Amino acid sequence: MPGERTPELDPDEMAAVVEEFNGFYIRLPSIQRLSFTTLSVLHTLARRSPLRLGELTATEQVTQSAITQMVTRLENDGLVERRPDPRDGRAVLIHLTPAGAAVVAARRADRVARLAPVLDRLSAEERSAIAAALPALRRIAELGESQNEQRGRA
Amino acid sequence: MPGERTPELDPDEMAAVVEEFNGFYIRLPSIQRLSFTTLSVLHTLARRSPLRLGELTATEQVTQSAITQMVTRLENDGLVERRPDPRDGRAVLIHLTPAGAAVVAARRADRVARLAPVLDRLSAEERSAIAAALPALRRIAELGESQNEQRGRA
DNA sequence: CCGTATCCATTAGAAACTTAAATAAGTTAC
DNA sequence: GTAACTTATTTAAGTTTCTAATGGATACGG
Repeated sequence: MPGERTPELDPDEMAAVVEEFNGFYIRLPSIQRLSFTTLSVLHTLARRSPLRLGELTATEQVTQSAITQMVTRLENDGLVERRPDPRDGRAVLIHLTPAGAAVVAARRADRVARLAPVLDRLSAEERSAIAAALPALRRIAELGESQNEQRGRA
Repeated sequence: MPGERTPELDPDEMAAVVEEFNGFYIRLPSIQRLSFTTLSVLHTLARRSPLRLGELTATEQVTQSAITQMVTRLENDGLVERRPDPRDGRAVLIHLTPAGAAVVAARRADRVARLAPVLDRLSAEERSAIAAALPALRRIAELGESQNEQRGRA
C-alpha cells in the first residue's frame, strides 16, 4: 500500500517502556551477594578489559579513592588483577580474571534462564519485533558511548 | 513471498544487547545525588504507590531494616509519607509525595533530553524497529511481574 | 482468650563511601 | 634536565548505608 506510515518513535514513550522493562530485567538474577557498584565494575570490565583505574573511575559514580579500594577488594577475591601499563608507567591496568568473567557469565546465564520462559509466552510477532529492534538498540549503545567519550574529554 | 522467515529471537543475544544498552541508559541522567537503592525505591513507588513496607522490601535487594531506615530518611526529605493501613494495624503504607514523584519525573525528563539526540542519529528504519518492539517489551515486564508475584507467594 | 505468627521499629556494629592530604613514581613541556 | 603535571596509593577521620539481632504491637487460629 502506498500511504503506509512507518511507526513513529517517541522518546518519552521509549523511556517509559525501557524503565518498565528494566524494572523487571534488573531483578532477574537470583544471586545478589555483590553490591551494585561492584557488579557495575565487573560488568564494565567484562565488555572492555583491561581498563586503567582512571578510566574505570570515569564510568562509575564514585570517587577514585573508592575505586582503588574496591579494586583491592576484588583483587583479594581473585576477580580482577592489577598489571602495569607498558605504555605508561604511572598507570595500572585492571584485568578481569577468568573467575571474574565467570561471575559475570553466571549472572548472564541466570538472567537468560529466567528470561527465556517469559519470551516463550510472547507471540511469534512480538518475538520478531524485538529481534528486529536489537541491532538498533545496540547501535544506540555505541553512539551513546562515543558521545560520552567526547563529553569526558571536554 | 511465501518462504519469508520471521527473524528468530535468541534469549542470549537479547540479554547481551539489553545489558549493552542498559550500560548506556543507566548512565544517562546527570543528577546523581541519590543512591541506587533509593532511586530504585522511588521508582517502584512511582509505578505502584502506596505499598506496604514489607512489599517494598520484597522488591529490593536489601533487608527490611534497611528499608525502614531508608523510608525514614525519605520521609524527612519529604519524598514519601507513612500512613496507617486501614486494613491491617501492624502495616504501614508508604505513599510517594508530589515531591517524590517530581524527582522521578525529573530523572525521566533528563534521560529523555539526552536520549532524543541519539535517536535522531538513527535511521528511520532503526527508529521504526524500536517503536515496533516497545509493546512487546512492555508485555514482558507485565508477564514477568505476575510471575514474580507467584514466586513471592510460594 | 492464648499462643503464635506477622509487621515494623530500634539498636549496635560493620562495610563502603567521601573528603582531604601526603607520598611516590612516571610523563610531558620547556 | 628540570619543573610541572598526571596517575595511583595510602592514611585518617567522618558520614552514610547496610546487616544482624532484638523487641513491641497487632492479627490470627484453635
